[in-house]
Amino acid sequence: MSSSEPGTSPSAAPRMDERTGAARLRSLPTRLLSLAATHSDRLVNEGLAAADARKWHFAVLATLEESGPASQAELSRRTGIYRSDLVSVINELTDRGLVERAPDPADRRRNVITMTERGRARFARLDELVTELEDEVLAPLGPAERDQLARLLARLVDHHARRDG
Amino acid sequence: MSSSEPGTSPSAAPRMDERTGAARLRSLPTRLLSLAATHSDRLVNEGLAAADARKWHFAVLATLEESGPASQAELSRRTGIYRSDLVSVINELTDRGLVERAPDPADRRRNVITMTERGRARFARLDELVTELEDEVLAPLGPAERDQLARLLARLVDHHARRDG
DNA sequence: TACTAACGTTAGTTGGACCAACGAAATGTG
DNA sequence: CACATTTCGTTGGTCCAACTAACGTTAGTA
Repeated sequence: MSSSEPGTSPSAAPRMDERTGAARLRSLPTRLLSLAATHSDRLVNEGLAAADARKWHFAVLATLEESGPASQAELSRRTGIYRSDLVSVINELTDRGLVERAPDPADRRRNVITMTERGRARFARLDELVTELEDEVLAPLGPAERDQLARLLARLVDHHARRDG
Repeated sequence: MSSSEPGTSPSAAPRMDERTGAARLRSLPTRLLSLAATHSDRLVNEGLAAADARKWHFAVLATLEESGPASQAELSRRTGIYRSDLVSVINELTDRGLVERAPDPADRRRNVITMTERGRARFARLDELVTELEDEVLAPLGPAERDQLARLLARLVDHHARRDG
């Protein structure tokens, strides 16, 4: 695949894996990944904060919207939020009247988290907001490129999620 | 591939921007970006830590290797490290005998940071290590896909770097 | 019964990104 | 020249996300 022979390429710019020094630094995928994520996170966090929300709020509401009521442990698994951090997230959501936390009669270790009507409406609004923020982050890319990026990233995430559980 | 026209594709999966609930959550580019960066950062940090190094060490050495001696302020600009954080990074590098910090006679506000012979050798080793780590992070992708990913990310970083300086 | 595992919770650590403000030194402006 | 502004290295913080440890409670299991 992709001629491993150097010198056969007539391109003006050096191949990425042949760069050295700071030029290599600037094109290092892991570095670009970090930088892009930093910018993206900032934009998303600021956007959500302006609407009195956080990333995790959206993640939890989205999961409840799709799968219905769930225990905190289950929400933790599906969203990737640590169960210790999830406590305060659920607190914030209940404070805003978006979800309800009730003990599970069938298993008294568990709490059942249920989305309220207000929570559903809220999620719809956040969903739109997130769409706008995604658009802002991905502004320089066309639709096909956005799909491609998402697919490549999903492959990476998938691969590494399997390895460390 | 990449027919930018919707509806022409016979794919079974829904288009990414038409998903709802948790399925959308799982395919959100900003989320994938965060997750991928988290995994990548962890791998790289652990790998470098095992060699008594850190990301910033590599960044500084790479910059010095390419452009020669520089002031801390200049290194800060080129690597993106905050100038306040750079202080301890330079300390760590001098402690290991990889760079030298000397006052600049031409501008007595500045320090001139110069790479030592040992620093050059060290950089060569770190360079190889980073190559291995990159390979581990990008394991699930082929060479062409890696290039594509790097290019897409570079476009994002470029775009957002201009906006906030 | 006793042991093990899961659950929610509290309290903590670690590390990265970032800001404020300082004295010293340089540069610009009148 | 004098004065204001800017730059530089440095100190000492803040804030937040990711992560860990441990505890009491409850459920399954041998």
